[in-house]
Amino acid sequence: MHEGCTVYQTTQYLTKKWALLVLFELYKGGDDYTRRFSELKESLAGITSKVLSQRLKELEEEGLVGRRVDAEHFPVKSEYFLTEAGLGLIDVIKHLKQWALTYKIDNIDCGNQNCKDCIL
Amino acid sequence: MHEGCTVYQTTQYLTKKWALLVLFELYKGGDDYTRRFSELKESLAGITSKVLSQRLKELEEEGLVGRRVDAEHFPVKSEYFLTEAGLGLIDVIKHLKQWALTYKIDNIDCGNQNCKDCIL
DNA sequence: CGGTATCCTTTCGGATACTG
DNA sequence: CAGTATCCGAAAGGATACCG
Repeated sequence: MHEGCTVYQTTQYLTKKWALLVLFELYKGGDDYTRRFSELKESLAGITSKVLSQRLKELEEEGLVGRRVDAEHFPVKSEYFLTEAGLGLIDVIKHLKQWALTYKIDNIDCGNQNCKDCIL
Repeated sequence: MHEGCTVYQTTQYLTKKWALLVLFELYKGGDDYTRRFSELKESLAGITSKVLSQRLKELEEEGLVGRRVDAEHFPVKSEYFLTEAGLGLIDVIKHLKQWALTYKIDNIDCGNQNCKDCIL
């Protein structure tokens, strides 16, 4: 087993609380996979600013999420979006969904392979 | 997003410390994907009995790992092995490895798609 | 051999308050 | 609006000892 393997590291920050949900919330963000901080916070019922901020920072450092800030005006406007790598990871999780549909009979299948709501 | 979704739950116990390593150690266990408790403990340098025992119990409850016990003789002999579902999950993680090879340039690729050592 | 029990440290995340 | 700072409780994991 190689030291510091990327896959293992990936699983470590992806499985922190809210991380996957944040990713999927961006995925649901329309054609550009973009959401604002406040939108994410509203959609993810129960998440605190602190944790949302932490997760976004981690995901950004890992290259899964990008960030655009408009500091020209007030209030500041900042947008988060899925990068190509982040989008690629969504595909991996779709494989995981297929696995779950095969071996975990209690899983709910909405019938739509690309459903963005029940991919998780 | 469906409540209690299996994929999300899966990520929660798979990302506990040592869980993936235990799974891959079994995967490396030969044609029958079987290892004994003490073998696992030796291979996973640094893991404690307590944690190994916990992880195995969780993975067994989730149906990824099976267990055979021979309590007839002393000392007791117990074997753990990958179930079909567990093996299916290995495939999912191979997809994750491909993702990492594409987007994480610092990942080490030994060149063998099915390499059991550096899949992680 | 294959674990369990206990204690202890560290980490994580929730609550709340505050700021440019 | 988009965060940061501080404090606190819960949970996870490591160290060590013990048992059938």
